[in-house]
Amino acid sequence: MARPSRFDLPQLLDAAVRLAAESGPSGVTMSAVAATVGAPSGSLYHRFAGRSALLAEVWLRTVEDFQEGYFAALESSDDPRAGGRAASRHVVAWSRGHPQEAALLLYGAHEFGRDDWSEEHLLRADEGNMQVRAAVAALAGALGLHGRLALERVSLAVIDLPLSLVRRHLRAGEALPPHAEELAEQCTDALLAGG
Amino acid sequence: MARPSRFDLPQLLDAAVRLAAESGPSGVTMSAVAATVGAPSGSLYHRFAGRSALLAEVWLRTVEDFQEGYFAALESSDDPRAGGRAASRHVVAWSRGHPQEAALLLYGAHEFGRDDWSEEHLLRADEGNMQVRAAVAALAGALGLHGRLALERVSLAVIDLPLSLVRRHLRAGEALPPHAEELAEQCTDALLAGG
DNA sequence: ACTATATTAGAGAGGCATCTCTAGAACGTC
DNA sequence: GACGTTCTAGAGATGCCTCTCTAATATAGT
Repeated sequence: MARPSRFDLPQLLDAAVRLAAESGPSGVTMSAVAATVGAPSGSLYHRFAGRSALLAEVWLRTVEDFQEGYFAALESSDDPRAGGRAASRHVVAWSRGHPQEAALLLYGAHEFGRDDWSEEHLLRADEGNMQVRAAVAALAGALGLHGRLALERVSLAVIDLPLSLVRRHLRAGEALPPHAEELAEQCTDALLAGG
Repeated sequence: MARPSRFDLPQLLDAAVRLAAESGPSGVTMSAVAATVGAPSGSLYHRFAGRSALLAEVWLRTVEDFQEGYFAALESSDDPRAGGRAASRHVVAWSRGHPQEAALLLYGAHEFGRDDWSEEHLLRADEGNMQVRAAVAALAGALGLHGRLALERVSLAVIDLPLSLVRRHLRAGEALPPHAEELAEQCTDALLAGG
């Protein structure tokens, strides 16, 4: 009942990911995305309300793809400490498998124009954040750790630390070294060990 | 022998820092800096070769100010592990004392237009990086740790981990909690402990 | 006072990006 | 095969930013 689209949504978002990985969020302009896929700017504005909407979609699609595997890893074992290790390893392994998407994650929602997002997009983002917070809190509880300080330590161990490892290499323009997963797992374990 | 300047360099860089902390590096436009201090754009271009030069100066001044105290902390004790703890604590304490500059550090040289910097600015940046690398390598040696993996673990412990802690809070728009220094020190120590 | 010099002062050209608007093309359906 | 819908297509208005250029101005030294 309608004309078929030459430029579908995933294709446009893929182009945006590539641009973001290469030149950062500021490189993701409507013109640049259009030029990458060979579409006129009108087609882009037909699909996205504006640049903010495009940025939000790229960011959310990437984060949600990442988080899917992350949660699975975190809950992959009955031993909470093993779950923490698996989660840490997943951060590195996923980044190795998706270097462009990982480069994107190292920025933040803020740099993807979060302040200009629609209510809908903000809701989607919040939902993911809440899930992460809940999962980490559950992990801390299972480890017998309580209090704000302990919670923060667990967050560092299973989120920020492995992300730091990825950042260190990607920001330097290198690929992740072969031992990165091992290192992340060991460091996470060291942080989860001491109370 | 010359007309006195109404707008001196530190004043302009301070304005740039404020803008970067508020809206990121992309918010540091020549017009914005000029408007902040009330200067016409001509005065800015008299002092800086262009926007890249301004960005480089802000970034380098901030990094160098940070590193000064960082090195002092790292070498503050004969016990290398105590030095590592002090360095970690310094990252957090300095960030608490200089929240705007810290927000700036959480971006990276790349986002401050490093690709467009002059040879001079690149040299200044490299010098700082080499010093850090050397200091961390010395710390690893003093701890009896050798090899790439160990070196990377030490880097994570004394650089990336405390920076992650700062990032976690500043990105969320919060101030650093009172216990942040303690937490950073403990986590760094935990990572330096296991071989 | 005069000169040399460093700086302010600001208008304006040129470029790039966002977004709007109108026209037309392709497809399923009746 | 005509119709309605969805999309492509791209020209153009608007705005911001970088950077240049020229003129004016204030100070120190002679």
